[in-house]
Amino acid sequence: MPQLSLMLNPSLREAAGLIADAVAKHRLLIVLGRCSVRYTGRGASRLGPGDRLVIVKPDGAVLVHRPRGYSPVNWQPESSSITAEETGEGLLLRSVRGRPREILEVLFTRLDLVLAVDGLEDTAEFIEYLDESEIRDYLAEHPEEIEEGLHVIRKERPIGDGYADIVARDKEGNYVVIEVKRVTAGKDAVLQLHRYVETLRRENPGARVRGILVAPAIAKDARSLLNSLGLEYRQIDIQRLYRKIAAAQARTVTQTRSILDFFKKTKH
Amino acid sequence: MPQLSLMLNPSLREAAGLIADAVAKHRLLIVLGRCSVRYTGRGASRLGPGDRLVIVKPDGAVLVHRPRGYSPVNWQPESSSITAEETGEGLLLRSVRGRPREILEVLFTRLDLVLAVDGLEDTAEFIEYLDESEIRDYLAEHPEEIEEGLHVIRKERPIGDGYADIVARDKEGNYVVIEVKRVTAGKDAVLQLHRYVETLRRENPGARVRGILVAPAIAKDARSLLNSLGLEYRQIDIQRLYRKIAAAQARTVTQTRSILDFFKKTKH
DNA sequence: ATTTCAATGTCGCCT
DNA sequence: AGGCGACGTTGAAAT
Repeated sequence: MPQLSLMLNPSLREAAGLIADAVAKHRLLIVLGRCSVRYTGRGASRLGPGDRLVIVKPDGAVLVHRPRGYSPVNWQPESSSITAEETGEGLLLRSVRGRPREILEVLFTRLDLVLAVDGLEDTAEFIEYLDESEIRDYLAEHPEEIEEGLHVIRKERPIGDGYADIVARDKEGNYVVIEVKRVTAGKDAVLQLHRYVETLRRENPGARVRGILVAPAIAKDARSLLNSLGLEYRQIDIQRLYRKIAAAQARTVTQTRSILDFFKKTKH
Repeated sequence: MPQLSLMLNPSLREAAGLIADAVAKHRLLIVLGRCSVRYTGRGASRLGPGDRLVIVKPDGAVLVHRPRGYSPVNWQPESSSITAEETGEGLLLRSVRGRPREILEVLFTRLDLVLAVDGLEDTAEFIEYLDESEIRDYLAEHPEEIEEGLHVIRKERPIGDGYADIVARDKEGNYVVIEVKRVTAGKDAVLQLHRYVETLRRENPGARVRGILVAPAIAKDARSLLNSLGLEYRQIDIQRLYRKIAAAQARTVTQTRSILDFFKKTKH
């Protein structure tokens, strides 16, 4: 059970000790109050006074959240070293990151709530499904989903200084480079595929090398770029594919992360 | 001044009302407790029981933070619709996003702290410096930073299906395409520049077209790729450039966002 | 609404 | 530590 140290509407002076102690002892620190923020490092920013929620995690990550929006207005990643001290202008929380050198400063002028938490336990494994590697692996096992007669040579093949998702040969013996996307493909994906095709052509003079972009959709301009580069596009239905992947994994009983289990309609 | 409604170590039943009320009335809600998380939408994930910090913002953004790390383990962007209700298994916080259709569910089994906050005021403007457009604009005004004798024709020129940062002529009348990066340049940047150069060559048969990549650093493989494509690289010192930009803006008194002011050694 | 590109992107994997 | 590509990328600007 977590242990909480809580202060409501404390003065800056009253809370200074708790805040400094919390960051020094790597507790989770939550502060709600009025503050200004200043950041400098890879970029730089300033934010005038306002009511914000500031979180300092045990690993040194710092988040400054405004009342709206998904993303923090300012932040510091884990392993930044943090200090807190009272100054003439307010209570200054200062986070310094080594490499790259970055400094985040939060100056509090009013505190509504200060909370320090100890003894948090969170060891559960985070399980993600439906990422690109799952599609890629399934398509490598079932290349007929892309085209009849494909024979996979290998997947994640180093080509030049990148990796082609799948390299295969078609029924006529031509090389086929396959690039898989789980979201709408843009020009980036087309150029990536083009690069791999060109490299394979250089490595195999005389051989015909095809390039197939596999994605649920393709942007209009990306489509014309793809055409002009002589590449091909195969649309796939991600949802349909996932049902197949789930079924395939269900047959592999030893699978640790059973996707079928996830799709069960259990109430949590 | 914000108004706080706070409960410490409440039972699920005790807190259900406050939580449901807070999300319904678009208060800022902060919950610390033990929970499981389930997400499905573009992707899918599951997370078993653990102690976490859950934040629901007035605009419907939801964040689930584990004790470590900068990024939330699960989240929902603003404008998701949120409900909370007690079930047989625990207190279920449910957030639904419309397009794309995504559902985030947090099932609490123990509550350490529940806090609802009203009346937050945060109207300050967030001011950012040092983004790429500032460098590009400055270099377009001061091309001598790249090379003596450059004459800028235009910036952000549409080329093919992208935009060249700067197009200029050198003192010998050759076209020069300039690609600016504020971080280490990779292969992408090299290929992007190469495509613009190629396009300009096609548009101007017979003309010599140079390509210069301007960045604080370049990746090793990107460098050899650049060389093999006959392109050029100019290193720039971002920090030094920013001091110049600041000085230039200082002379423009009407500038709203004075970067010089930011660099002043004021204590916040 | 779609597409494109930058981002203090972050994160994980691999060399 | 550097390079590379995916990400539930997010976010903003332009079309």
